[in-house]
Amino acid sequence: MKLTEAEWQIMKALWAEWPATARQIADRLSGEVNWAYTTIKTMLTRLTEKKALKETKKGNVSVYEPIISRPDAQRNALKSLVNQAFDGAFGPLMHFLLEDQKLPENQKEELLKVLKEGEQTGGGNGGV
Amino acid sequence: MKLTEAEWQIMKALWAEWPATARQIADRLSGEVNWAYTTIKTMLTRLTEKKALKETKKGNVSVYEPIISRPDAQRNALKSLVNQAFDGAFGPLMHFLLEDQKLPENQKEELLKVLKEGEQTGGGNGGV
DNA sequence: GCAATTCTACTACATATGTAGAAGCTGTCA
DNA sequence: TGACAGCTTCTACATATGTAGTAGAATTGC
Repeated sequence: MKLTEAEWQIMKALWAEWPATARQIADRLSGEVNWAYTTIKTMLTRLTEKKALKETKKGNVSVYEPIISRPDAQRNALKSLVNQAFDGAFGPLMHFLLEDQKLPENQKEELLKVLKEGEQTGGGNGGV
Repeated sequence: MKLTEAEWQIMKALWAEWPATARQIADRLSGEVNWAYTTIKTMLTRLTEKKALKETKKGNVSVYEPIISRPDAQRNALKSLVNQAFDGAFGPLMHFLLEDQKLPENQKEELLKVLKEGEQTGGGNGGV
């Protein structure tokens, strides 16, 4: 499952709160994009075909809910990026992030915290 | 500058060693993809139009060299991902990587090392 | 009961992307 | 001095993506 840029917008609006109608989604997006209502409907239809979300009729109105969760979508996107640009290795990506992106101090600290937590919990919820 | 999946393949082959001819690039890619030579030529032409690489004639043969560096391309790709999927914040991405992707211990250690180095050098080479 | 509103379903169209064939130019080896 | 091989440029075509109009069904406000 590969979401396009426009599809991410839609999905984010849906993840924010669901189930939601096309109208609700359009309203949520109205501050960010300038799409016609039918454009949004088209995207919703395509996302339904792609099994990224589920459409249910309430009377004659469709309500939508995500099938893939946001973390799953993030995982997929990240995995694609890592494979494509970083030869599949997380290490170099991290390196890159840390060396190159010049994290603000507070984020470094947060990161250290997370790293230490990780040592105890061994956390995570696994696969895609 | 946004590279597509196929374009990444081409660019990676070029970054590996350049300048290079279409033939050389095709040879390098022959183990990974199964594209016709003309497909590769097409991609090279498009990448030239996109200013991702530069084409120079040596006699009647074109040699190519990258205009954008691999780290720049990585930066761009990462930035896009972060904006799209992680609301522009590196912190959550890190969190996600660390908590969710279950890094092997050795990578965590490496990461810690990088973090500590960063504290002294304040390293990095700045933005795109 | 009818007009205005709101949905949905269908259709459309431009640009991007993946993929490659055809035709023509040129160098080279017999 | 050709015939072949390799290279280039053009053209083509399917599918994906972004974006939206139109027509007809349903809903609602009087």
